[in-house]
Amino acid sequence: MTGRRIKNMDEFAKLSDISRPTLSKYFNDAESVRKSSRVKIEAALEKFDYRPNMFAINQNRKLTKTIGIVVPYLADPFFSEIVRRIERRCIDAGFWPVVFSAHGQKGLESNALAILQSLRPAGALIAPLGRHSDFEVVQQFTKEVPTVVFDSNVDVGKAFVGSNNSQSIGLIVDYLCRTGEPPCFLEMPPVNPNANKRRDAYVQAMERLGHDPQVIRADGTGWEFERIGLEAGMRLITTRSLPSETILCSNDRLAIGLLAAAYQKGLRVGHGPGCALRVAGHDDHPWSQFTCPPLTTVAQDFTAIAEKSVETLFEIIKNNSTTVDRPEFVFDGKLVLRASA
Amino acid sequence: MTGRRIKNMDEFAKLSDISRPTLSKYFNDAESVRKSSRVKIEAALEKFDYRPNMFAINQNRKLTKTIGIVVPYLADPFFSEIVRRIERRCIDAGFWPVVFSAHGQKGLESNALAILQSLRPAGALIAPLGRHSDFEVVQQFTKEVPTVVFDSNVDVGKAFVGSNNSQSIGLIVDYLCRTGEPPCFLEMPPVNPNANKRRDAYVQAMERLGHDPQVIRADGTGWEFERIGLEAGMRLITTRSLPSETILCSNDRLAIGLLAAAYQKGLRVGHGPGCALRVAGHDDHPWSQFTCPPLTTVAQDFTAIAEKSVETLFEIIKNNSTTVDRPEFVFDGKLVLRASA
DNA sequence: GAGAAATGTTTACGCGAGTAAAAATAATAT
DNA sequence: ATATTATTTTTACTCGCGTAAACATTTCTC
Repeated sequence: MTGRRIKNMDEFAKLSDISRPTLSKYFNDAESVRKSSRVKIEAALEKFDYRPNMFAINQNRKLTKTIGIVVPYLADPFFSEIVRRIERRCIDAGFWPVVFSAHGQKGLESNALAILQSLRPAGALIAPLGRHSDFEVVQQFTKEVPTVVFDSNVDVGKAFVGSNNSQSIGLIVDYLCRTGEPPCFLEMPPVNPNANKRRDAYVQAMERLGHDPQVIRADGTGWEFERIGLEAGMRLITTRSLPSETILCSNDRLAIGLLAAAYQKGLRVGHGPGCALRVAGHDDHPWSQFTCPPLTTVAQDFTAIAEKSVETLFEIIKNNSTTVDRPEFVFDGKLVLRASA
Repeated sequence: MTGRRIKNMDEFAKLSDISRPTLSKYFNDAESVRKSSRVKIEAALEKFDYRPNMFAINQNRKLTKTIGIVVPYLADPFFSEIVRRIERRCIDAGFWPVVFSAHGQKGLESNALAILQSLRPAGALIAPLGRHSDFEVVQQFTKEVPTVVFDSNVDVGKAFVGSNNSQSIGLIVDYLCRTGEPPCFLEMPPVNPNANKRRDAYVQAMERLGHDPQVIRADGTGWEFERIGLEAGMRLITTRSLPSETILCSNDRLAIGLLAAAYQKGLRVGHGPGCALRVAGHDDHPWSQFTCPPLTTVAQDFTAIAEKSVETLFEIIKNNSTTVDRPEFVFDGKLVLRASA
């Protein structure tokens, strides 16, 4: 390609010998122009390296090709993995994903939504902070922008996609009860609806199986779950106040902290003989296979959640609605048996 | 505020009784208008909730307020943490950070740079993939956009900010040699310049101390360092081919994998009596304090790297250059002693 | 090969703001 | 109060592209 930089579409139109409106159509949807034009345009693109100005494009299009993705905490591997998948799908569909992280803070979430809104996105995929969201702001946003809510089922938006907490918790509670002492439940701080849903699911599952539910609340705030788990673990082990030698944590990050506490206290974790504790998690975080011992957990179906979210959003964008009123899609978890329980 | 949505600045100008050019100035820099105007505008903003259209703004401004951030792998906690800090600083300075992740793939990196360039950013902060980058593309990008390179010192851009690998590796090698058997070095796949720099630093440090350097190459490709570390560890332990009972890993994620391998093989890791291995890492990843045992490592100064990068970029944007020709700022690491070595 | 259907070109206007220049007004100094 | 300076208002043009309408050309169908 030549060094020559092309300023705008008019210039490129002259050089490629194609009219500007046709070029405009091409860039909007390459299939919408005749094949002979397409090859001409693509040949010219090879030669001149022009790309349309994003801002000018989006200023005029009634529907932008921008898709906003807002997550509460991008440093959480759960979200970085799910975002990765979502981004991929958006790009493949010719959209332009823009990612925002609230970094666990209400103010930043509101800010992200405001910036996002000024981008006039075609739609948005958001996992709200939950309890710490500025509900008004989120609701206002979803009124203006077609939105699919995922992971954290706050009652806004046009659809929800997430995990079937009651199924997945039921699954692991059942497993733990079959193979040893019924578990107590180490609950994360209730940052979002999942926290309560999982606890309730635990209680129900235990009662269904005729056991006494034992919920321990790990105190602490924010999203540093490993630290919270570690501190709770140290405290519980030191004061010998664990109601069961089997502990189900409401997420893997908490479990990772708990495993660290057990290790530091010299307690062997696992399901074999000679083990003092069994620890299980929930989510199957990318790191859970590398813990010591590897963590038994319930896998959330990242891929399914990501794909269904994107698919649903595309449908909403296309038809300007879903067939049902705010459908909720939840995916079952799968038991992942490793050494920890 | 009233429900009424304001379409554009003209409309807002009428409602707030301030001329449009003055409003334009205000949104560009609130301090640039007279105080009396400012309070009037801000009162109107309270009342009407208007925000300028991002696309229209950026179309004409010679310098956008957009800052591009490109990292090789956002799911790596090192990058998510550093990005978090960079974003914060940009927002505080009135810029709009846009984050892209290459997800470890050359094609996606090139794509991200292309999209970013079409955003006409005021500047960019990029951590190139390194060996897997399309060097041509990256170089071309940095010619058009004022760029600070961080973490991975690929020879492009107007400045580099990163860690002083030779100091930090020297530090930990020294510590390990003082306190036990001199370490061998478990090297990560050479995805970027840091890989080789750290290995060379290790060799130098060992030679300086009069020991025989022993480098083990963990094979594997991509960014799944934990898995690579785990597999290398299993192999090395099973075949008893570890040249030293002390192992320095070229990063923490590799070390996390190695710790998992040691655990699974029943080898006790730590610096106390009764331990079969000592393991140390490099970076002080957010997870390193929760490993079993907690990981001894060298902390990279995330905050300093993030701040210096941003600061340098702002200087470049402002003066259109730095005082020196492509300065390189490197920060010393700090020894973090935990239980693993 | 004629007529219909599909696609392309020409022309012209709009989007929402940045920005420059001249005129008008306000704030400050003398 | 007058002169001086700092802002603001008015007016008008620009940016790069979407898009609509009228017309011209190509491609397809029988």
